[in-house]
Amino acid sequence: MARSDERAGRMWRVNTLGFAILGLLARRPLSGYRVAQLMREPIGFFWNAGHAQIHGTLRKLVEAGWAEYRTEPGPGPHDKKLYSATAAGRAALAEWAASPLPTPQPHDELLLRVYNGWLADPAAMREMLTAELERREASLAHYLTVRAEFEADGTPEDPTTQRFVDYATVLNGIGSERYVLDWLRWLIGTLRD
Amino acid sequence: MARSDERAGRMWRVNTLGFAILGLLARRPLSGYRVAQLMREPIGFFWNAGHAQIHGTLRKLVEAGWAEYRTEPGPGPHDKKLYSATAAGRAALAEWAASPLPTPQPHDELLLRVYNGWLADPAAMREMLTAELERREASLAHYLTVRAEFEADGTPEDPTTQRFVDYATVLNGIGSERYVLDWLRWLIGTLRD
DNA sequence: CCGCTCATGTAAAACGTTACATGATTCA
DNA sequence: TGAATCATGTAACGTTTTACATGAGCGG
Repeated sequence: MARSDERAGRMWRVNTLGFAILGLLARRPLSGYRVAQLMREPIGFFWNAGHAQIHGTLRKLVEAGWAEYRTEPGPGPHDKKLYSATAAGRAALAEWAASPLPTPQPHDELLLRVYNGWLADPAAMREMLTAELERREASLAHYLTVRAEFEADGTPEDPTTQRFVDYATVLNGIGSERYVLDWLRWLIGTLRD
Repeated sequence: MARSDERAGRMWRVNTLGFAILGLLARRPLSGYRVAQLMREPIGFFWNAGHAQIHGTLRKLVEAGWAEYRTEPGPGPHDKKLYSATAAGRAALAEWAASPLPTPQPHDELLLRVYNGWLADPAAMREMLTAELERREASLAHYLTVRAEFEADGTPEDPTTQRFVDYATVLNGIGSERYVLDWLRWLIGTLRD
């Protein structure tokens, strides 16, 4: 699958961003602007895209028959478009979610900096790593708050609910920040003079 | 900085891939082919690129005066080129390594799958996650072997050596795989019927 | 002789970022 | 009245992937 409109001459092979957006539309109807906001805030930890890319991908999802929209008079020169996932879109998304993962192709600039850090001034390195430590401490604190809010209403247990998968991604965030923080503290410790 | 050849009309703003490659050349002279191999094997955990991209970036690094090469007769229709970093290239790399990190823009497909997993068949989801678990168990085992080899020769302690930064990236890999494995085991557990 | 490794390159297409462009409403 | 938020779009540029193209040397 991951293909749409078998009969048409030009087919768009739906990419990961397409599924990221479709995943938001499968939850509730959204304007392109709202999609861009959600790409920053709750989704931002594991995926992101700018509004220019989002508008284009929404258009392609509609062409593919996986999303549709209704127009509303909006502020500004253009009409507001409220997008939602079609039944075909939901089915494709469900199949994609459980399909085999491609081998990941990581791009982690922090590790690349450390790998070349033997050449750098240790004091400057310590400063950069301390800034990163603080950024991630704030990030962890945020995830812990969100987790507490979830658990106050009862720990989610049913993996076929939105609430559960949201909770699962927050737990991942906590684990991820915790291990990096430990590693950063150790690294900064080795840079003491 | 991160700019080169101030006088020329067109300047190439060196990108992260440029620094990734320069970091390899700063350690030892390499052919483009070898760079591509190293981008898979030791660097692959935190950065990667295909050979088409690498050859182009090497050319730009030379134009920028940050790398140079000497030609050797190679197999096949083209000469072999042995690239190395220039003094200017090393200086730029050292400065870049400790400069402030841009805010990361993550692209984690595993989390995106889980986020949409509430729509998917739990059994299919369990299968996908189990495959990922096995892939990462193998990866952890590999990092543990590498760490043992490092520590057999004495734990690296000087952060201005290549040996130390290599060791640091391996420790990061171990921590990273361990937390994901814990999280995956918990997640798969919630999908038992 | 077949396939693998070594070795470099080009071209086209797809993907992603940044800048430009417009304009109503709401809040200070 | 000025800034922020809501709202959509295009154009240019830069990055990344995929496919095409070539060919020597080595091991089975």
